[in-house]
Amino acid sequence: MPPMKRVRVSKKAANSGKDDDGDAVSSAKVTAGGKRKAKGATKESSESADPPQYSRWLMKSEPESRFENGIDMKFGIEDLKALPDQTDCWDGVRNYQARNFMRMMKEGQLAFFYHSNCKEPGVAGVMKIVKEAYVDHTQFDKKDVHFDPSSKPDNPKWSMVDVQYQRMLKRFIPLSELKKYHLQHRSKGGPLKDMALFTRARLSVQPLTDEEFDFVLSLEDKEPL
DNA sequence: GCCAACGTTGGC
DNA sequence: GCCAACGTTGGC
Repeated sequence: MPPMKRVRVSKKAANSGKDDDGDAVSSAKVTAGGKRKAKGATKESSESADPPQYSRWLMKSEPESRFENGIDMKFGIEDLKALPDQTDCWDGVRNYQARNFMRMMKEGQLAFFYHSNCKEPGVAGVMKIVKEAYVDHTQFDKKDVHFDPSSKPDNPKWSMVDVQYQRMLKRFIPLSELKKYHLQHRSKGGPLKDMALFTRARLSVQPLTDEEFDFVLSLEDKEPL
């Protein structure tokens, strides 16, 4: 096997796909109808839709070794913390919804670093978005696990952001615990009742409402459920 | 390692 | 554009 040249293991992500652009929130609903807008432009009020404004995120990566084409996919929060500047690009996302969420991220926003596909899945720490979406170069690299032959340099499909380690949570918050809260909140109401981690389980990059984010953070100071 | 959930592909 | 087959994610 190729002696791993690189250092960056690709973080997570998902599959592959197609389409070229897809905006996540294309749900531009048509709201009020008919206003006859005179001349031309008969678009359905594309911009009037309420673009959900998220400012908190959850991003998944695998903290344990797993080989794909001879390449180790391991990239846990400790790996991010160990890098120069504790910063890295979140490459390798190959799912349109996840990509679209990354494109909505703004510099300075916070994201949970979630450990997936491992012994103990859950939220490990917090990171900050330090560079907004730009072209993911790994899509053009034939040697990369996430190479996408269908993506052309003059019209790249995939984006990534840069993230910087902020801190570990005071205690690791396991998925099993979040799930208990989720179920509880779903029946009696509470901040985690619609958390994407459970309603959109396979999404590797997902938005959190402020309430969800704050609630998860508040668990740091509580006893494990 | 199993497998459910779900996204993607491709025939028609 | 439907939908069955297929592939991937990721918990358990």
